[in-house]
Amino acid sequence: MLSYTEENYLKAIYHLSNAGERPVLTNELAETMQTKPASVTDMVKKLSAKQLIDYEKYYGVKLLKQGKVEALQIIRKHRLWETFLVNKLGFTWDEVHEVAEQLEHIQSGLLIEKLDKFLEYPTVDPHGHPIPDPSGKIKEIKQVPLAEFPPFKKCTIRAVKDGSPSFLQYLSKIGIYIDASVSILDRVEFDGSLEVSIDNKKRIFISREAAQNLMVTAQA
Amino acid sequence: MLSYTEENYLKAIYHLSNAGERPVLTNELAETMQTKPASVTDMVKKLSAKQLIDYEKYYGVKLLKQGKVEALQIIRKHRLWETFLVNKLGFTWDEVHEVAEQLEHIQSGLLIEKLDKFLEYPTVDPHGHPIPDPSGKIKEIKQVPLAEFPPFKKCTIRAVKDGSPSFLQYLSKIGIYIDASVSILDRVEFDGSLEVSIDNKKRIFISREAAQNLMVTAQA
DNA sequence: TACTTTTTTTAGATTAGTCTAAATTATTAT
DNA sequence: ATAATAATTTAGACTAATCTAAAAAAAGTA
Repeated sequence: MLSYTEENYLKAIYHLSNAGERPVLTNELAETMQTKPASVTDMVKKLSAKQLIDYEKYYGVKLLKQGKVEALQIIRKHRLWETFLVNKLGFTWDEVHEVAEQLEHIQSGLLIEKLDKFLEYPTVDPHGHPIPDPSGKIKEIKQVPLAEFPPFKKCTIRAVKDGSPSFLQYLSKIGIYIDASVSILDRVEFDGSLEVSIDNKKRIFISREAAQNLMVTAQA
Repeated sequence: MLSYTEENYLKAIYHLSNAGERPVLTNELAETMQTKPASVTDMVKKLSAKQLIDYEKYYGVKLLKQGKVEALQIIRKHRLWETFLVNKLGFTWDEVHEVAEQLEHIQSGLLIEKLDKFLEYPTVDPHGHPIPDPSGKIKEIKQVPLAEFPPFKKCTIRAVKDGSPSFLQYLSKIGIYIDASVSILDRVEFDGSLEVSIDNKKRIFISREAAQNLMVTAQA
């Protein structure tokens, strides 16, 4: 069984590698793990010895099959718990991350099975991120940043990419939420900010950075 | 903030001391913590330095005010989670202990507040044990072991005292549950076993040990 | 290419929680 | 009251995860 820390490393490697596509460097891992590069080196050696990752000195690490499976289990648990916190306990979407970071490490297959059922088998979490199924399969829906969506066409907000609490609070304040219907009314040349309409009801301006962090799909 | 292990020690001390009444010896603590007496000595020194317990060499430990507060918070969380697992997720009462042992250590005041509300402020857990309120107050209802209850008078099953999974499974199998109405029909001289009627529907024999572990209150 | 800078690794130390073995204190029984 | 036994503590060591400082390798630049 994996330790709390080992689980967190695997999860971080999964995210940083973009689901296992590219190698992850010692320094970036140190950054996201809030630790020192020397500590990372020690840990990746351990995970490598456990056949969970492929580690080559000075090059970086990559998830091996089993490491990816473990990472996806943790992500599954994290996202199911976030869904529970919002849908059942009435947390807001900016409050759930820290608590889910703890809950994701609870060891009980039965618990996750029953939680999944209780939530009626959700496929996305409150931030629009897909929830891996029990076998670790993830249903990726192709989405594009709002910033790159054509103007005047209606789209649906599907997810936030890297949603920090303050960004999420800001979105709530301006009335943007998952499944909101949005269209771009104007694009400001100077800074790339956008004027958008939300649900055909209100018009607001959002920055280019914000629009890069909002993932959308076209409407039928 | 307390570590996982420190929390478990405080909880164990609380239970072994019978809510703080009597001192707890190193060996009993070692037994329930599944560890060695030498390790206990180290830990109680640490908890003593943190002013959570009063430790006197060769004599034992007692909870101090703050230690008791901490212990009751953990017990509150444990029992709320057990209630959640049974009432919302459909666990059986014999399946919840291990999982709740993990969940009780999640650090989030907001979570427990919201969980309590979601469960509609329960006062007892699935084993009939009282749930401390947010301030740590516990509402003790005076109960007596079924083994000591007078015959032919109706009583209500209120709690199991130290309910191991196998005992709980046994109770379910013979149809005994919290709030069941029971009366003693016969007491066997030889071994102290009892013939009892459950809900006026069925009659069964239970051992003296079992009857000692079932806490009841008289019916109006 | 050779020098400088950055990144990464190694070596050795630290902390929390645990252990074993030996020493000490308390309890029990004669 | 004293010897035997049981309980407890101390001393020293181990593991996991971390750290700092120094060494080594890779990358960038003149």
